[in-house]
Amino acid sequence: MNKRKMQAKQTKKRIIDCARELFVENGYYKVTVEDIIKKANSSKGGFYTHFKTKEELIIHMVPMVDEAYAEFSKSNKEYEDTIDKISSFINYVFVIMEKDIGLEFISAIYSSQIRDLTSQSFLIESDRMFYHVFNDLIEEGQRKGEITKDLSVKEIISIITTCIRGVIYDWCLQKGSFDIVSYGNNLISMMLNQIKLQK
Amino acid sequence: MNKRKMQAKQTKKRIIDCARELFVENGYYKVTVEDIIKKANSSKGGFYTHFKTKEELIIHMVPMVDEAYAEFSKSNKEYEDTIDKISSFINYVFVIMEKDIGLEFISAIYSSQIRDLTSQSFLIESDRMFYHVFNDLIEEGQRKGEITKDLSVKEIISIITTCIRGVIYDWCLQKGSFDIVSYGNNLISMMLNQIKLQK
DNA sequence: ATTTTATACAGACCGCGGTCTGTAAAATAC
DNA sequence: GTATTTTACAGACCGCGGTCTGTATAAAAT
Repeated sequence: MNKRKMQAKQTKKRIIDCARELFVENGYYKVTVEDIIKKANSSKGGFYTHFKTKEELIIHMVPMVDEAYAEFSKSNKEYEDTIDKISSFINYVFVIMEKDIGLEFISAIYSSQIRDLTSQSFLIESDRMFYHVFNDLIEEGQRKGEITKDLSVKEIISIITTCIRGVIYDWCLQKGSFDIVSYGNNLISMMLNQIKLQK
Repeated sequence: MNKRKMQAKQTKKRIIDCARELFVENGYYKVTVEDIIKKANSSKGGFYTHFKTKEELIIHMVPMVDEAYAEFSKSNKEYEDTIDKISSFINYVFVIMEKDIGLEFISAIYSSQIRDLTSQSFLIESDRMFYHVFNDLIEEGQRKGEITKDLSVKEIISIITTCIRGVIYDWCLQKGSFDIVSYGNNLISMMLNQIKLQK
């Protein structure tokens, strides 16, 4: 990596860091791109070489989530039963939403992801880790005869993610007025009942 | 109603009608407020006395949905079983989404509803008819012993609406690349299995 | 070493959503 | 009938997200 690219990388990092501080302090929509570049000693040109839109910045606000998922799934040995493992993982997802990301960021993310037909759907992409974790768990469950084989792994994953997104969307819609963790766990456990096999 | 208010009402209607035409023709985000007021022979001032934001216009694009719901629920006599009635109603909701409202409008609506913490949540309000229909059906189901009493009517309604919104949100996220009607029906029927009682 | 090309960035500029101020005419007060 | 208040609307204006053009300097080519 040469001098040019190193400096560019630093600038990008500086912008992200400054943006994070400002967002946390004032909220996403109150912070302007102007504010960010001023704080980061950059310019419009600089900003838009690194980011296509202001919204793209949000993605970089939550870079650790994937790692957190991976980490958690590795250490998710508390339960023997696969369904319990899945529940525990999903519980963790909701906890992250509430504690680490927070209502405002999630709202901004979920809103921007569907704004129009051209909006980049990083949510789908970023679900890769998500998918991996689920994929492994569900395959395991089917192998051990704890999860129905009437549905394919893919089908089960998409049903679960749809429900999770439904819970998160509702949480945003109601402005966080209910406990996402307990509500989410309840709803998901009902869904999981439908794919669970009795031993 | 006096002359003043009649004219105001006409202006508002003219704006809504022109907006609808332009939206259908070019898509919500390509149409500017300027375009709308020009076509409607109005002005910025006129527009913003009738609507708080451009997004508020979207609400008026789908004014018939509530009526359609009410209408449908009245004539929803095809099935004896309450669960079947509920399924049939929810199927109808998805059909309306796909056929009458369409992906782009729904995306814009769902996006705008959670943009920030101040955004007006007409989705919740407009669910009133929705709630009424469900309320009656679920009460009926519990009375007839077809639906569990382990959960309150309110709890059941919120679970179902969360799932419906999850399906719709996912449909927007995937840019309509799956059949919302059949996918939605499947997912909802799984959920309904959990509240159904065997006779 | 010199020329050519590429790129990170600066900053003027634009378009559009939304605000603010002014005004004509209708409604109301007297 | 005259004076006062209200309001639907007009249109100039503003702020912010995003684009476009220009430039200095590093990298590549010769």
